[in-house]
Amino acid sequence: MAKIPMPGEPVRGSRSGSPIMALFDLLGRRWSMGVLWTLSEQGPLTFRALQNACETISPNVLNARLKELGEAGFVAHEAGGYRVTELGDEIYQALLPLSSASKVWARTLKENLDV
Amino acid sequence: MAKIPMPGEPVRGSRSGSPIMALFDLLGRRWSMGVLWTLSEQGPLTFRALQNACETISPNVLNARLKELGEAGFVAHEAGGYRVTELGDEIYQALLPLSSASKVWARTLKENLDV
DNA sequence: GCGAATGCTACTTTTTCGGTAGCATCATGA
DNA sequence: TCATGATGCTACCGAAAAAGTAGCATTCGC
Repeated sequence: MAKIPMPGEPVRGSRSGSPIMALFDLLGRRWSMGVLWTLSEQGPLTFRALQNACETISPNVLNARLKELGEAGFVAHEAGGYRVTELGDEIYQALLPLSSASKVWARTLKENLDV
Repeated sequence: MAKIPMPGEPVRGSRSGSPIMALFDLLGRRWSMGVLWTLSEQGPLTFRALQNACETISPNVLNARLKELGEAGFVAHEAGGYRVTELGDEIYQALLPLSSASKVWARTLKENLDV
């Protein structure tokens, strides 16, 4: 079983396991947010389809992330493929503002090059 | 120099470098969001103070993250210590909803244990 | 000039990730 | 019925990242 950070348990950034730090610990792994994002936008997807949608992820890592996200209750594997749960959608919704922020970032970088 | 993902460049999850995937690539590294979060809430902080606030981060990783976040334009090092920039604050604001979501997550996990 | 604080770097061990190959299972269908 | 293809992985190995600890060089305030 994948050992995943949980609120209330010691995690990176908080020995007392504050929820936000536990979430950062979980999402702050390679591909974690990318997988959740892709699955939210394009799911449900089969393992192979998800692997394809992520473009360059290796099956090992994809499997590891799916187990972790599954154990956290963010994704589920049913007939038809992997899908985000209601709770997973909650996280996805919370990630949406990052998308706008990322565009501000991209624009800022671009402007700095132009100047 | 730390090599960081940039929108427009190939990144994990997007060969064409979509901003959100570039941001996920950058923030999806251990401690990345934790450092930005801590600095936003408690900054400005000296290197040592930041290291302390993060509780268990090693100086190597802290230094690496600071360089990356600095190169991305999210944090700056001035007299008085490290601080988030205006752009960094933009990202921090976008992370705020994750805090509420993490609490929903914690509550859900707790309920499932009780049941 | 001395001690404390600051901002690291060096080094070693452990963990994680990347990249490729391939296997077991199941449904189709000629 | 026995290939054919899709699915969901696991195995293996080398490379990269992170953990954990020690300690050094440079201010800064006496």
